[in-house]
Amino acid sequence: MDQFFNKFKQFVSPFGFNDADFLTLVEFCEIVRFSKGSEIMKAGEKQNNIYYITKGIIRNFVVSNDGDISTYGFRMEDMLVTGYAIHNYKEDHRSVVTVECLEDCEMVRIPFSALKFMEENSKDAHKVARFIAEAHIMDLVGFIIDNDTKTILERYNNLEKKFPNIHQRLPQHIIASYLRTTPVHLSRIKNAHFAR
Amino acid sequence: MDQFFNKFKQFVSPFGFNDADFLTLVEFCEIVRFSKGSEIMKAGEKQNNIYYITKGIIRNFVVSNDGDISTYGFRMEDMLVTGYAIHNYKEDHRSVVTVECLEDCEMVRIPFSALKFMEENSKDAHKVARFIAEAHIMDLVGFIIDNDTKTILERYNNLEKKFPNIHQRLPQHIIASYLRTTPVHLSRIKNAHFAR
DNA sequence: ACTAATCATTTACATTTGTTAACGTAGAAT
DNA sequence: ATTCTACGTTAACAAATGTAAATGATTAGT
Repeated sequence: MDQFFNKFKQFVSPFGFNDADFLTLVEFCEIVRFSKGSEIMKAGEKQNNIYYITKGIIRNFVVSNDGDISTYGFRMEDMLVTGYAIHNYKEDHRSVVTVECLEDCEMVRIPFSALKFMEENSKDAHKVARFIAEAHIMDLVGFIIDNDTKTILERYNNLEKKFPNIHQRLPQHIIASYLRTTPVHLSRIKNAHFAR
Repeated sequence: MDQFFNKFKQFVSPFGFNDADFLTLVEFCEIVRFSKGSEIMKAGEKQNNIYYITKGIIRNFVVSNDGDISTYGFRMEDMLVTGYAIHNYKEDHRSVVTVECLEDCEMVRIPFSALKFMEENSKDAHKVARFIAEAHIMDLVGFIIDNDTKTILERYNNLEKKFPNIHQRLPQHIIASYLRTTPVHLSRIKNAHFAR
């Protein structure tokens, strides 16, 4: 919880969120643990919480018509897990993706009731939420643009910037899924690269 | 400007934006026109405005290393054009995409100064901005998921839902670019479909 | 130490998608 | 009316990517 306090405060304090507000929020939170492989949110299911990761790594994925799994996001230490269910303009808090733990994880559980309470009792809640949302937009746009303008190898190499040590922590076939290709093809690409 | 007033109010009023606030905002705005083919925002260039489209259609696109153009968004009547430059958590308001008019367009120009003024003088500005941002997130996530889980033909057919009459308004090769394929392949796909 | 499971890699082959060029049409410009 | 241009389609071919199966390595479990 200390980690949560320090890191999260670091993130939101530039936007006006103060210690008192933060302490109010923390009252609602609890530390929870999930083991590797567990799916903590499922696409289409109603959610009551978001999470702040203190330890571990998760992925967001969706399943296509023909059963293929498509990973399009990772989250690790000091990132938020929302499952995109946290959108306030609609009442229906259903996750649009499935969230799977890829390691044993430790998280701070932040219930929606806490967020709602903050919105009603802190003048800066919407401001903070806005900045989180806008940062998220930049993230998504960056993801889309990278997919369109960069090669698989470039994206493979850039992964490390966004997710430090990811190559040590995750198997290739999951990374391949994030890069929109197969493990076989990814292996070929890396090989062709080193052959030069 | 009436159209702007009515439609935009319709969008933001559920979030608490009131007529007085809106009238304040409108003071800063002007109606502007762009002819077909003009690029009203360029990737990497600093922006001073966002726009609300009252007439016409635009696309967002990026250019990859090898010069390929990748369209990943359209905007038409009663939608906002931001070029993703409107992110307040960074001071540097550079568009990350190029915005090109695909028809002669009429827009309401909303300067950043107006948004800043609203943030300082309306208690609901951040709230409205938050909801706009979150709606945008859902839009982007939907785009990513559709690209991963639906076929080109499905996406081709679904386009009409998001962008009414788009097939009458835009040439196939631009739609193909949005669907992440070539006009040649799109033509093949449609043909294979009708052959059944 | 042994077994089973997971995984990355490689090969051969199939399929999908892109590329180039040709053709025909429709509309705009002159 | 004629020419020019932009566009959609088709065909032939090339390149990229997926699929299936085999192999070897590593790790976890017993």
